[in-house]
Amino acid sequence: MTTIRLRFPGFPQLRVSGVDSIEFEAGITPEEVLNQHLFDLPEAEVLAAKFNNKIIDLYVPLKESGDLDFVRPNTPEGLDVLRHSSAHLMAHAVLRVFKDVEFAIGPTIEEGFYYDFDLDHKFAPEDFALLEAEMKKIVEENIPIRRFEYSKAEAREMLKKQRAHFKLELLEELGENNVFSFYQQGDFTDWCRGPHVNRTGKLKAFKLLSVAGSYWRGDERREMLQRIYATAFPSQEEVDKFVYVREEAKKRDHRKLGKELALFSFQPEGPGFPFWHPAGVTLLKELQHYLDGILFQHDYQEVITPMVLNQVLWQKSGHWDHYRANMYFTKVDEEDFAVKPMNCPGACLIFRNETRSFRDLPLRLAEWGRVHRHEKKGVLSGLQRVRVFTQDDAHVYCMPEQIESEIGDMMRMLDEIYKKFEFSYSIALSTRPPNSIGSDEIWQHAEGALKRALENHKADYKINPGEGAFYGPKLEFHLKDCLGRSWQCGTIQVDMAMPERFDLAYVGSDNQPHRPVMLHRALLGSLERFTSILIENFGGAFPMWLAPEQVRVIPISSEKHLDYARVVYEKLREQCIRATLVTRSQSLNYEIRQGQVQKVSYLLVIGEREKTNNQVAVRSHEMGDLKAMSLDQFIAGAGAEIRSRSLHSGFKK
RNA sequence: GCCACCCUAGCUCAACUGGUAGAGCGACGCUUUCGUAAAGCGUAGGUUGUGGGUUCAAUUCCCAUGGGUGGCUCCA
Repeated sequence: MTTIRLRFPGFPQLRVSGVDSIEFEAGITPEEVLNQHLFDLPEAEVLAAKFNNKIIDLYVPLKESGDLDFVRPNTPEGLDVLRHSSAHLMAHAVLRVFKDVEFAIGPTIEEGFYYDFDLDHKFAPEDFALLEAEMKKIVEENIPIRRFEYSKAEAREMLKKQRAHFKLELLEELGENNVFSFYQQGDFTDWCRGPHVNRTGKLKAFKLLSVAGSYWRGDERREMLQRIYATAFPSQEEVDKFVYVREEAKKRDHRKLGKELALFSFQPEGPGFPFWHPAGVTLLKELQHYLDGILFQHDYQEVITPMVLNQVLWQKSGHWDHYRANMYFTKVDEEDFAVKPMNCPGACLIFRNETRSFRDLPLRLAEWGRVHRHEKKGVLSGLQRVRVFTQDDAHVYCMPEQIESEIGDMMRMLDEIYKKFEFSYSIALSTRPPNSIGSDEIWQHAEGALKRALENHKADYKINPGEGAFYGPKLEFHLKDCLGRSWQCGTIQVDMAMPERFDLAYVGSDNQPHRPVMLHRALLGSLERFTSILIENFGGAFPMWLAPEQVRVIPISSEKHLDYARVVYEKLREQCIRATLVTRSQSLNYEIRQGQVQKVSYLLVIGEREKTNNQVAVRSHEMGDLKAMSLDQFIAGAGAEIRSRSLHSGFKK
């Protein structure tokens, strides 16, 4: 009899009692080990095993010595196994309910899992209850799940028998020497890498969320499949909580709040073109003032370039060949013009307009650049994807040796701004796309510069291969919206192609012309998209410096106290505090509620006491009733809160 | 652009299997003059997104079209 020795790093108490490893018969499965009750861990609470740090199924025989651990539900690995198996469970239910279905892929994702199906029946949300009921039934049947491994030829036969032509396509792309594993639970068998739980009874809590179309292999020329998004957790309580959090998040949706707070609107007359209402414009302007200060400190100068420029320019810049599908065109005096989708060509014309010396570099030209891009109608989404938006754009012309320090400076600005709002962000490096301009050498150089800047900044990042702009690679800074969707906001791009196309040059210390490098950069990205994230993060209750209505003055009696209320109101306006005055007659409770619901930063209640003592009774949106204080005291505190651009009230409760 | 779904008053939503539209909030008017989350009464708002069709009859069924939502592709 061959034996193996297993160590259990997940159970330090064993070692405390002097046991380093335990001997077992070779071929024992993790499940059998568990059932020897060496640890206080029931098999029912284990989803999979971990052998030498590789997650495996519980019923896989162990043939050699090594480290054995167990995957429990409330761990990232456990959740992943649970959800992956739940995807199979859902597919199994679809097979039972709808019979004639072909399976594509069913991976886990950040918040759950999905499975792509090809079938004639069109899924409707009404089907969800049906499918969930079938899933529950399969769970109650507690069907064993088993893994089978085949050669490629055998696997091919299996898939042919299943008429799984999508999976067959994937199979043919793999080498002969791979292991082709199938997982079977009752009448459902799926080609899958695994691992999975060992029986369906371990899948306790799940919920189908939405149905969506998706192209096979993400290719718009291929078949459109039906995708069901769903989620699963170890317990029903966690599913309920997940659903609750999603419902709460929907209340913060910027499209809903934008309407409620009269920030902006969309009209059928201009799909994808936002209309900014007065309150929304206040938000935009405050953001711009804030950014202008930072730009000044970092030695940027501001330019404005025209909205419409002729076709010759766009041909020169490469947009005509690489971006035409997204552009709007017009004719002026029989000549073809385009509405700018980017600000860079205009900036290049400004650079080229004078002879530039190496002493002028880096030349940092900022522009609040309003750009129009023709987006496909299906992608439009509130302020997050629009057809006209304002970039806090800048183009920095510098010498090659200045690239890294310039990018470093940009990353510091970005940090400063995102921290100001307490946003956390993720970074991606997007590399050369298939359809691009410039030589290999230039691209390597540009990508290298971005990588070095990231490393200097000690930033975590992922690489998006082939996702760069047509003229250069880019860093993308992503923020998340209230529903967990990630949006690219800030971006930093290295461009060595555009300066060449525009034949840009500066005079070096050697009195010779040299080619500058051009850096494109936006910190907020687009004001529209950034504002949508702001709205959702603050749930519409903006910090005072951003709030469209900062103070509302409410006289208790519109007959007896309106005069003094008006004095208060006018003093606030003198200090450039955005105050309004309530002149109608409504109950105080009503006005307080309105003020809270409309998320006004401060409500000042004016009654008899305030009038006689030259005071105001202050209610903060954030903290509630702050009691009375002198008008001067309030003005001083409010002014300081606004000037410091604080996220929170400066008053003490 | 593709797949699915949705569209009723300014907003949020009702109206059983087709019988021809109703509430709350808001707005407006009158009464009330109030001490920290909704005072009372009344009035005006809709060719049910638009256009066609089926039917004695369409908000309801069918077709087309516009806009939106969730995704996919694409992107700040």
